[in-house]
Amino acid sequence: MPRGTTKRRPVTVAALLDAAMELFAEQGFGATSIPEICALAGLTKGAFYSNFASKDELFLALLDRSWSSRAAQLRAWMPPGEELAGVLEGRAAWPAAEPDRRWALVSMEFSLHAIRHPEVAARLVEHEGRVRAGLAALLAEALERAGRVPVVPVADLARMVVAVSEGGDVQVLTNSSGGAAIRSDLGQQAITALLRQFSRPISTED
Amino acid sequence: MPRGTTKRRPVTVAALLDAAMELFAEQGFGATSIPEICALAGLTKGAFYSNFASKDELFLALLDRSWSSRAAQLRAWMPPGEELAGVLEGRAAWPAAEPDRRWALVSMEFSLHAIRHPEVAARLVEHEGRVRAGLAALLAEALERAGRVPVVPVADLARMVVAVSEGGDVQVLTNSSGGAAIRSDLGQQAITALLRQFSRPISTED
DNA sequence: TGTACATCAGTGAACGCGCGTTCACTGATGTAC
DNA sequence: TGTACATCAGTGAACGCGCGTTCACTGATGTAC
Repeated sequence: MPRGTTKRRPVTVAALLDAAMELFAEQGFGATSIPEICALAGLTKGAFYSNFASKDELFLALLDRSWSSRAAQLRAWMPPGEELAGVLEGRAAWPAAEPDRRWALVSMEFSLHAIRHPEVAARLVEHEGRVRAGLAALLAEALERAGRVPVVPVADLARMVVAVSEGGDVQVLTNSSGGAAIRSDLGQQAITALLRQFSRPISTED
Repeated sequence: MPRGTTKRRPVTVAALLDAAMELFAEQGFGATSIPEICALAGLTKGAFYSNFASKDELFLALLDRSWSSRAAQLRAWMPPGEELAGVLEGRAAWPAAEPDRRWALVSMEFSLHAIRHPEVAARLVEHEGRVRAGLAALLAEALERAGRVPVVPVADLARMVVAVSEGGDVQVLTNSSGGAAIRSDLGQQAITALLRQFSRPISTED
């Protein structure tokens, strides 16, 4: 009873996900048709239905794949401990990071999708929870190495940082799209201010 | 040569805009078809084409209408001067404000649209500029009445406040959609922290 | 105010097209010996 | 390693449907006198 999975399948799936990523980013989830995805992937519509039951399912698969690589990005985005100390004391700036246009678009698109579809939202909430937990740990560790201690739960701090970060990305992307120059370090200044405001030097009473 | 505009037209337009607002919020711009809008408005497709050249044009008209009423909302959202002083000194909390789900959805939808279509983005950038200018004025005035003076341009402060606010709304909406309870005052705490961090009491050297 | 007429705004039928979905099929992949 | 066979993954034609758009039309709105 041979049940061997062929090696074509993962190649096909990857091609479909790549194409979908591109199209969802450039024209949106709702405005993208299944035939378009297949055409860009160089496959027929049958290949799509052989792998996914619907466009929604493809969307979820795409996010699962993308989410896997987010933890690494997050870690890269945080300045190392000593550097963070300098940032918090105003001696240095948060290292700049251009928002990843394509990911930002797809991710906003999925937030909207989740707000509209509660059954899907649960998955997003769970994922965001994990991301925030990771960020919270990084923040806690970074603050400690900077010789500070948080005065609110780091989970709350993580929420605020994510909010600033995402809200800031939207501004950067709309503005650069609209032709205006924008000081992209504002988000970093805001994050620095939040970390400073919601932590205190550990030395004073420890 | 009678060129009288009939009174039916504005009624029809309003019905179409109302229907579009509803549908764009609930299913997204790209996923909403023109016939759907017309059906919800109780009109035929011809009525649509008699008033708009395309779905994009309708979208712009819808935003123009919605934007008109945003200034008032903004003013209502800012606490009056004396109250703000209390907030900044930690004696009171920023008055709570539930995000307007429908507006938040349509507005995110339009940000995405603008990021993808630079020619449309210019209009959004201009509008956001006006909103931020208004907010900056409110912040300047409020800080002054709270006996404080900003240490960065109020325009930058306004940008940060908008970023926190919008990023926070996304979290509140996705989380409430996903069933999780969320402390919706986090955004307000963050804003308070930013205002405190980026201003100082006026008394010390003035 | 009332009637006759001109213009306008929305109707509804029509069109061609691309959508989502199904399915009999074929060539590629993997297994047995 | 080589051949025979079974299964699987993607093909491509087919379908009915709703889309976007056009247009001759009619009844509602507004004007002239």
